[in-house]
Amino acid sequence: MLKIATWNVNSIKVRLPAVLEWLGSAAPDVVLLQETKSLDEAFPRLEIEDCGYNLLVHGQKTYNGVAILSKRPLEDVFIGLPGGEDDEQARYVEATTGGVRVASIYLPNGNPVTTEKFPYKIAWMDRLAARADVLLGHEEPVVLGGDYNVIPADLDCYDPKAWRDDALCRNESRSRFRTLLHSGYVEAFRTLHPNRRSYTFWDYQAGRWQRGEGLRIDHLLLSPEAADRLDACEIDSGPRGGVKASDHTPIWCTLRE
DNA sequence: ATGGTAGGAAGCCTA
Repeated sequence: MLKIATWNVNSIKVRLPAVLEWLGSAAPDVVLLQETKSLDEAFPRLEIEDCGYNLLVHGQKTYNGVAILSKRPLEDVFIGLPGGEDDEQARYVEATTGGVRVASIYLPNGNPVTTEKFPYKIAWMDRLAARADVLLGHEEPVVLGGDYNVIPADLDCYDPKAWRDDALCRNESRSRFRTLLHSGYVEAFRTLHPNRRSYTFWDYQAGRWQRGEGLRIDHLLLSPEAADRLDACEIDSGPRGGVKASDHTPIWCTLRE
């Protein structure tokens, strides 16, 4: 079995103790990280390598930043999402490991929707769909995991009415998320748990974690060849309740070998 | 309740 997880850690520097603890207890084979907020030369490589992981990092100063951790070798590295030649934001990295093509995705938030941030998000989603189509053409197992900053349906939100016009809920965002599904990708969690209300993110503000008021915005999208092998998919809310917690918690799936 | 909290940067921006 191959266990693949994704986790928006909101600063790898601050979150390193929590990440190391979770690597030890959950023992994932592959981990996709987002919002590492670290220059590559400042990334705490040695501590993670000491846990038995190979490492691929793509970061920048202050914002964004993605990484892939794997117990297997990382091959055919691909950095950055095509189609944005002047795009400086570190939000996409891709590699092959354990026979699976994996991508760590930090999709733009897009708020406020009245600013240039929203069209940037939508254009980024169109670029992602184009790349996802290319990967489908290879007819290999692909897992596109990360913080999609999209609430796919009202079931995935504690208060859909309050969030209706937010960039995470807007139809422009949801329809493009569905485009990925229509093209052939399978969303692992909702496929295995059609009616379950679970979240991957709880805002630091207003006591959302304590109130159980969250959003499901971190997703694992599987190509048909990966979906054939899908065994399980669960959200591990444990890390969200820990000390110095990220506002996101890990979600993982297992693929049969 | 148009605030609230967290992180990184540097004296605000992003989420």
